[in-house]
Amino acid sequence: MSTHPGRAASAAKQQRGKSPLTAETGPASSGDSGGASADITEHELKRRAILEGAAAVFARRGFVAGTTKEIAAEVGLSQPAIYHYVGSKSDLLREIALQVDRDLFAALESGIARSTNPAEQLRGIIEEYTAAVVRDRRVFAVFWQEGHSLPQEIQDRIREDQRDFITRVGKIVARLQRSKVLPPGPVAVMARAILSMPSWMYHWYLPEGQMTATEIADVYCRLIGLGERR
Amino acid sequence: MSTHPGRAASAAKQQRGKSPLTAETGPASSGDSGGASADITEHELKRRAILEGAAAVFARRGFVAGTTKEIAAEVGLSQPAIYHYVGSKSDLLREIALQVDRDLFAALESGIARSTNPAEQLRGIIEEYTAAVVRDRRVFAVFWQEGHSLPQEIQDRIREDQRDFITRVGKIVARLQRSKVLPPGPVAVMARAILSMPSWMYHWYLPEGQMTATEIADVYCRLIGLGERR
DNA sequence: CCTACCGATCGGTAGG
DNA sequence: CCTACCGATCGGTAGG
Repeated sequence: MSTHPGRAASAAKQQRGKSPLTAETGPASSGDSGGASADITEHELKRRAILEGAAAVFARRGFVAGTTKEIAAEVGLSQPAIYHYVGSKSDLLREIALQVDRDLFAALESGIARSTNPAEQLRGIIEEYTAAVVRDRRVFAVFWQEGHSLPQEIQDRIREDQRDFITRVGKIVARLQRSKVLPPGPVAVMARAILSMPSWMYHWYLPEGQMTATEIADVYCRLIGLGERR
Repeated sequence: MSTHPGRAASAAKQQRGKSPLTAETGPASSGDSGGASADITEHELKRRAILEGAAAVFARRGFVAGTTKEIAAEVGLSQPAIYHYVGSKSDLLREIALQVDRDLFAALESGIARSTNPAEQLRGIIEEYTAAVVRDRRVFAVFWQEGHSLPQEIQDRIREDQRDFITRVGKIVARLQRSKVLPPGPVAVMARAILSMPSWMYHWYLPEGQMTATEIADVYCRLIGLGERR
């Protein structure tokens, strides 16, 4: 059923408050290593900068309209030069999407791990998820907007992971319904409704905003009757 | 401040439960028809069919990747033929976006008009908005996903209209806070949180779904403590 | 990591 | 409303 527990767990450990693209990209850095410099870190750093630049360009203009030339300019390279660091334009999107996918599960696991009390778990998930979106708004925007430009295989995998995500949140929702903290209703719809609040933020949140992620998450929690409401 | 009351009001009258792009869906598949007909309706019907096809293609592949050839195929025309009905590919997106913009305000006005009681007004907005998204899922998807492909002028106008939308819902939220139906907190964030539930639906709602728009909207309302909850 | 450049795609027009 | 086709853009490679 679930293909990601391993991925999610390791992601949760690796990235504590870091951008999903600057953490650890995995054993992908092997392969070419053509130049004289034997320092793999140098190459890997540039690679991450390119991924960041790609996220910025794709967020601004979309995957198809965003050109490799723009991405290269974002990091001070010529357009053909980025092919020394990544295999193709499509790879850039794929890596961004898979990193967000892992980051979502990291938020889920981390939120659940806070407590055994379902109300505190749901609050934890909402807070961690909100923090993740605030931290990497552009990357999440690319993830949610450019899905149809991904290879079908990756689309399928992400879709399946999303289902798992909803299922797991749904189980917590069901417990909260039994204890009358949440009203009755189909758990899948209710889980999606709750998660849509942080998800939707990439449409409106601005980094210059005055509120912190925690404060915003608290509004979401009170709205659904979690915590010391009224 | 608000540039749309007129547009919204007329849109509310025109479309009662119909797709914003096809006020008339009748015998659109009329085949060819000889060139003799001087009937402007014939031309307009084809034009609407092209807009529907464009929405389908853009929803599936995005604005830039979706080609005019695909759109033409969707309605059984050759690629150059669609330029007899629309000025440019960009026009297709512009018309789709402006129609959704109007439809959003129609839902707002229609929901508010249901009552003078703010709780009923908010429920009305949620129900109308949910119904609109369910009715035209693909068109809303294009609206929210392909915004960056719109001409800057249109982007600005939509952004302003969105602000108005939030402001108006925020006023109802504020009244509900005063009467303790909703918890305290920044009205703009709370309004966005509430609206994100129907907005987000274009990511997950499937037309084969078992629930009606009204039932889903009811889940949203109960979740935020509206109605006969508990 | 750069300059040159190829191959393919695609929006839009010509001209009937 | 079609066949042909132009002009421009862009991803990726060659070859240093």
